[in-house]
Amino acid sequence: MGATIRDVARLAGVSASTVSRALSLPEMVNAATRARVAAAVEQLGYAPNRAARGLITGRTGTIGLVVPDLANPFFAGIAKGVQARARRHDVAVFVADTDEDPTTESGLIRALSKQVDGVVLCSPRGSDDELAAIAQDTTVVLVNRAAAGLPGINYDNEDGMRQAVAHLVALGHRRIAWVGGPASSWSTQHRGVGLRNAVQALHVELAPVGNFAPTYEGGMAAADQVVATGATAVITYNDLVAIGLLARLHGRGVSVPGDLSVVGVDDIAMSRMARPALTTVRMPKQEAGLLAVELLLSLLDDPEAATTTHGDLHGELIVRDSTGPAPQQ
Amino acid sequence: MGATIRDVARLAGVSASTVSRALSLPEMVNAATRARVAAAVEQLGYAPNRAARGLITGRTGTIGLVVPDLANPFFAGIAKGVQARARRHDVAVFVADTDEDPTTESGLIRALSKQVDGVVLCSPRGSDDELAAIAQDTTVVLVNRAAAGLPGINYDNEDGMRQAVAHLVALGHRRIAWVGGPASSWSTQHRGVGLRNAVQALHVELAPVGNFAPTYEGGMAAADQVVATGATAVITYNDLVAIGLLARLHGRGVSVPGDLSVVGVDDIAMSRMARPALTTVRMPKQEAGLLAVELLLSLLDDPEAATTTHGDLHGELIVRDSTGPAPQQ
DNA sequence: ACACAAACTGCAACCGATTGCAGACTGCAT
DNA sequence: ATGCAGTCTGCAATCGGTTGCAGTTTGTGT
Repeated sequence: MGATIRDVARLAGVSASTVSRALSLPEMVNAATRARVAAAVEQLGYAPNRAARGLITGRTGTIGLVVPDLANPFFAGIAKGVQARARRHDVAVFVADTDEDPTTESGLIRALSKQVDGVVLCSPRGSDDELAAIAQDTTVVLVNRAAAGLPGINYDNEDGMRQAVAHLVALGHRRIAWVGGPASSWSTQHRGVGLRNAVQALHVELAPVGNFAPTYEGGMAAADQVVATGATAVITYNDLVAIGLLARLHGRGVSVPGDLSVVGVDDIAMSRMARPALTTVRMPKQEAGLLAVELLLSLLDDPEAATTTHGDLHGELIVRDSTGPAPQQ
Repeated sequence: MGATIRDVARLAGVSASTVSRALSLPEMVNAATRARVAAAVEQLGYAPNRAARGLITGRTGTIGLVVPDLANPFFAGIAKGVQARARRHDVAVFVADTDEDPTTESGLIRALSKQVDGVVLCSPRGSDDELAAIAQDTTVVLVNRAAAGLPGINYDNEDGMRQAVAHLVALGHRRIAWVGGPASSWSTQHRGVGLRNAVQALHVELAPVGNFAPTYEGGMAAADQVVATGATAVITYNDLVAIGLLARLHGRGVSVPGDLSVVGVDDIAMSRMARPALTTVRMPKQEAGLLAVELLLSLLDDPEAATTTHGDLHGELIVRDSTGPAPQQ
């Protein structure tokens, strides 16, 4: 298809080596020659073939990104962040969507890891052992998942939950329901821990209603159980669940926030469009992607000297219309 | 990082050529040899480096996907479809997000086109000429955009609009407002044409209110103008706009569908969660991605013999709660 | 005019694969 | 034993780049 370095060399009347140097080590070649090369490059619309370069240098200028579901706005946000930062570093991104399937996941990661310099793994479902095995083969950065010793970017789930609880307590709530996500999920566990710590510190009650799918339907399914707890406020695993909950509560004639306050986690675009607009703990998604890329590239540059192997991101409570004063008993 | 074909060859006690053949043309090598090679491959966890293969065969087994915004659920859906089908064909996918910026777009496409076999361009903003130029360099499949002679997958926008109008007319509406998307957008233009044809055929009135950003904010901005038209129903460029409209109408005390019926286009996940749940013309997103990959791969296989160069996707009206009988005057 | 260093540029090998061609080996008929 | 076909396997060239090393210019001092 495109022109090769030899085409450029011929047109500029120099050798391929000179073209290569003119492009990557400009100060090493005579200004006049450099100009001729530049003209030839321009005229042919030449761009080096990264794959070929990768064979020599061992760096392809390509990273991989593995996400459970691109259609999930949370992951889409992270993907966008990864994208943006990678582009700035002139690095291309392979994206793979595992469809939330752990089997697909490990296969995809293996296949991907052969053709990229490193991989960003978003909320991987695989076991710690599997992840460790992958990290043997290639450089890995985890996002939203901590696993023994592997570098990663994580959200401070405990603190986010603390903020949510503090907000509700300030509004007078004394009994707070908790709708968990998938039991196996790393962040469900951490959010649960954060909640227990927070309610204990603030001397209020926690009423967990179990584990639900991290979806709109999951929220719909949880609604009745939440009402049954008698809690005046509820915190859900994520915004999708909260929005499903809102819908079912509306159907049941439960007023939000009049009868029940609702807090989600993530702050996806949909949340401010919900009715009532959802109070939620915003988890910075693009930032996670940006940081993951920075971390990965620095590890790639010099695995030893990397100043840090972990990033920590803080959630921020966004107060909207789904929370209000606890109803008078 | 990973083992090379020579490592495998050494371990199996054969030459690199034999390993290569054992993997790609198994019947050509002796069963016993093949078994030794297979064992060595297994032991080393070897996977061929696609980039190197690409240099020889001219096929890297990689395609590119360019979308305006990954965080937009419409494009995320298409990306998922592309993903899924590509994986089935054992093809990797580079994804690039242009952030809706035409300048970024052309640069990205150029860079991408050097390292992939072909590119899927989603709703590209570039001019027909720019697209034609790109198609010179690499194999291109357009999605949601027709440009002179280039292969593509498109939605039948005219028919979708016809369905929407027919539904509203059946409900007794006689004056329908139309909130357009970006003026430069190909699909805005086609939807406009479809609408004009439909209202003419059904003898009702169309009240266009201009062009708006294809976002929640765009819908908020359009609301007052829609009300001012005196129409009893409105069709919006897409669901995001419709949902923004819904929010502002709610704020204005306009009842939907009591006072005004609202129809969107796309059917993103958010639409069934809106209040009221949004009636919309569902545009199959994953299918578009699937078809685009099939088309691209067939063009790559044999540019001449490709049985078809275009795919057509039909929208389907999903009736929910945002449309109802026209109010009695 | 001559020697010598500095600044460029080209040659050739290499990265990890694939593939046409030719050589090696096997088995079988003569 | 010899010839011959058929099956496997290895050699070597190739893809598009990069880079160590050596050769060619050029300019400067004497």
